[in-house]
Amino acid sequence: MKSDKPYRLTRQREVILEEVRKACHHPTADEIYENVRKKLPHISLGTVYRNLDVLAGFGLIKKIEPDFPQMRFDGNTKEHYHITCLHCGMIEDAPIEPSGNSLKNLENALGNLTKHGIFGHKLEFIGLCSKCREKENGRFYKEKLNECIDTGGFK
Amino acid sequence: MKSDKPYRLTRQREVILEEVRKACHHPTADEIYENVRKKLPHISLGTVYRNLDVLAGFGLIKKIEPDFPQMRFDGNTKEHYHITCLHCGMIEDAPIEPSGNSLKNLENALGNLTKHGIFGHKLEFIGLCSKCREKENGRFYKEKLNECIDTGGFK
DNA sequence: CTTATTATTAGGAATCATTACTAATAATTA
DNA sequence: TAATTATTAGTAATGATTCCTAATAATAAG
Repeated sequence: MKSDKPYRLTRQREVILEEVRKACHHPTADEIYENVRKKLPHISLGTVYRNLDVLAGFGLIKKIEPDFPQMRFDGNTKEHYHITCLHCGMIEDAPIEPSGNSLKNLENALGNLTKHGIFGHKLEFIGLCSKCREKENGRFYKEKLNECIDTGGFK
Repeated sequence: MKSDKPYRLTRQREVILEEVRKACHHPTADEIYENVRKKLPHISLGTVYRNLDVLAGFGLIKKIEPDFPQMRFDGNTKEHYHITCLHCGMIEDAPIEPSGNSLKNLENALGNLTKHGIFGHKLEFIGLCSKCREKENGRFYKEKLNECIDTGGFK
């Protein structure tokens, strides 16, 4: 992002990175803001947003754009997939090895078939977390189902 | 969504559906609005949004939430994957058969491993379209790379 | 066909996440 | 220690989407 400009390690930047890394639930900018405020009460939300961008630009954290209108962030920069709860928006890591499947082959195939320069893929599993499952007992499930895209085959 | 309420076929609803189905480039709500206005000059943007929701609820179209802050819509409701251009946001269909891979097995595996009710997945290929590729010749490529999540292995 | 019912509309206001702006601050450099 | 300038706090602006309300029009009932 700004890999060529000088970079200063500020207390704010430090604490934000720490906070994203510590959180294991893929927090929103808002949640990060609230947590960081406990240590730096005068930090502004804009600073949080700006630094999340900067940190992502340096590859120290990752942005997640789930099927929800709010961005989330991930302190775990290793390759892994997510499971999104369609009801509450909660994101969990999928306990599956990315290297175990053949998606890289698909990438190569696509690179040859299209004129795109393909350099990655994003795989998101869609479902209901256990909590929402209990609450909803199937109603929401059916209603939301139709809206989803790219869900390669419902059960 | 509102599958139990009565449903009226209005001219607006009709034209919007037609327009989404006709478009093969996964248009935004805004683009759909502009196109529909050629036939119904007095339609309001709110009506477009509401009907896109309703139509998606009935499974007549699909919503796409790409790695961009603007929603897109798809008149093709058959299972298929997309390629997103990280620079201009354009979305194209991936010329790959969803049934040809083992992702459903992964879904089943995850359903057993977690307490989630998993009923689908979303697979998005990330890259640069040919146009943006020419313009950027690698610069943007490297800058944006770090921000991406779930890209199972860069080349 | 006419009237009654009510889902839907147009238009505009409100919301919500995110970004942009600016003077003041503080991390680095000289 | 002073000079430079990236970064900050605070706030205003933006942009996509949703909400609200009286008016309209699609269906149902008589």
